[in-house]
Formats: sequence, C-alpha cells, structure tokens
Amino acid sequence: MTHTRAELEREAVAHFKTIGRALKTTAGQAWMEMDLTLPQLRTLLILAEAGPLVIGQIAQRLGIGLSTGGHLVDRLVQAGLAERTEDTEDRRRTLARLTPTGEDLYAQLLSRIQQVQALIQKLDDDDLAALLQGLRALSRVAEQERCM
Amino acid sequence: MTHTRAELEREAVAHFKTIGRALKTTAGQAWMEMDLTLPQLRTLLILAEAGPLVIGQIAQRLGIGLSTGGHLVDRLVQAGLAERTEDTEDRRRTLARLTPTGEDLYAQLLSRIQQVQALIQKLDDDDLAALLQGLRALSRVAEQERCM
DNA sequence: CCTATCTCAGACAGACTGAAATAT
DNA sequence: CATATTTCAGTCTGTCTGAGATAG
Repeated sequence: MTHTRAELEREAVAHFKTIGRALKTTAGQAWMEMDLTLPQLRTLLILAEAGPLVIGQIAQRLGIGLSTGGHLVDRLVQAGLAERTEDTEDRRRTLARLTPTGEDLYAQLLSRIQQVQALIQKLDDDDLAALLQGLRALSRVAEQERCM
Repeated sequence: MTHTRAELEREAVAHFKTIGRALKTTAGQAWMEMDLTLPQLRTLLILAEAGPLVIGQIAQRLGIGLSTGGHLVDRLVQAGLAERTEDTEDRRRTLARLTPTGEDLYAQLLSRIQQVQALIQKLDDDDLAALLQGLRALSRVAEQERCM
C-alpha cells in the first residue's frame, strides 16, 4: 500500500470538489437567470425541505410576521413555484406546497440531484457497485451525525 | 444477483439525497442567518468559482452596469467577505477576491465540502476504498460532460 | 484622450411591520 | 370570542441606472 489513509481521504474530498464544480458549471446559469429575492428563495428552501406547511409555520421559521410570510408565499405562487391548498382539518389554515416547477428549481439550485443521477447512469457495473458501498457507509454516518 | 442495474442506480441516487439532506439540516442555519441579498450572493458565487476578477468582468457576468458592480463588491467588502487588490499590470483596475471568510460562507452554503470531509473521516478503510473507486469513475464522467 | 472605477442623485421594487378586515 | 390569514397603509433598504469626477 503506497497511499496513507490521509492521502486517500484527501483524494476523496478532491473528487467531491471536482464533481461539485462540474455540476455548478451547468447550474450556474440557473443562479444567474433566477428571478427570486433571497427571502423568496429561503421560503422555497423551507418548503422543499419541510414539506407542505401552513403560513404561520413558514413565518415562524423565517422569523418574520404572518403578514410578510403570506406575502412571500404569494410571490412564489405568482411565479408558479408554489400553490395554496386548503387544510382539510382546519379550513382557516392555508397549506403552501411547492409545484413540480418549484421542486425542479430547488433541485437545480441546491440539490442538483438530477445531474448526479445522469452521471450515475454512465458508470459501469463495477464502479457503480463500489460507489454504492461507499455511499451506504457515508449515508450511515451522515444519519448518525443528524441524530446527535 | 437479486438487484437490477436500475435498482442499484436508484439506491445510489437515494443515498445522495440522504447525505444531501443531512448536510442541509446543518447548513440550513447558514441560509437563514446570512445577511446578503441575492445580487450580493451571486457576486460571491462568481468570485468563488471564477477566482479573482476585475469589477468590469463581474458586472459583465452579472449583466449589470459598472456602477452597480462596484457597489455590490463594496457590500461584500464591508461584510468582510471580499477584498480589493491592485492589479499590478494595470493600476487603474481593481481586483476583487474572496477573503477566507467569504470562501467559508460559500462552502457552507453551496459546496458544504467541509462537512463531507468530516463524514469521510469516519469511514472505515474498506468503505473508503470502495467510495474512492466510485468517485474516481464519477468525476471522470463529470469531466467528460463538462467538455462537451 | 482613453479606460477603469468611484461618487452622486434619483427611480423603483421588495421586505417588513402593525392594525384592521375577513373567514372559520 | 379565538385563531389563521389577508388586506392595507407606510417605512426602509437595496438594486440599478446614467452623468460627472477621479486616477492611471
């Protein structure tokens, strides 16, 4: 074995960087063309990660007033990125959720998962199997981190 | 072999999602606390990915006037995220580059590479070797994509 | 004189708030 | 009456532009 553990770790990090850079090159366009403000983007992010939410919860998470929260959801709805639904349990509430367009934008900007998927499909069976073993281990430690 | 190729691909994508979600949970805080506007964030992104640039190039990439470009760099400088340097070849020009603080913010928000590094260090040797084989292949196809 | 940047004044959009109106 | 949301002023901050000032 000519490589130390530390060298292997560095190489893995370097590969993540390379892959990230390649994805960003194609995703950079989305960042430049996007017509959202940061509060709107934060709202998109919250909806993408915390599922359908009522206005009050969104406002609370953003640390802003109810009025502003409703307004921000408005903007996303007008942009076709979110939609309002009635809460069947309490009809006073309004649930906000992302539309498929909104999910797409989120994926393009932040998760880029579709691009990763495209790359994975190009791997040969052997590399895929190896990647899978590594990812299983990685997502295991990631989950452990999360619960601590 | 009980798993089809498509199933393995799906599992790999699912693991990427899991890992991404775990990282975002810790990075979500950064998005909420950050005190930048979107044009400022775009400037940060450009500087992070295209290295030191003169004001004119930044303005051109953002598709805005020189005046606004300079102003945006100002904000980043005031926030301690960027710094101005003299261009030694043409002293009329001002080079803008990210400070370490700026690089950190970018990494936290978009590349999250430090967090990935922390996870990698927790893998055992066998899983790391497997991950490495997969990543080598993945970054190879990513590079190919980029040049097309 | 030309070029790169900064400064200044002003228009405009969006975030945000609190109070009143509305719906359940 | 209580709660969730919307509507309605009104303020504030940041973007953006274009003209003129400054430096090389």
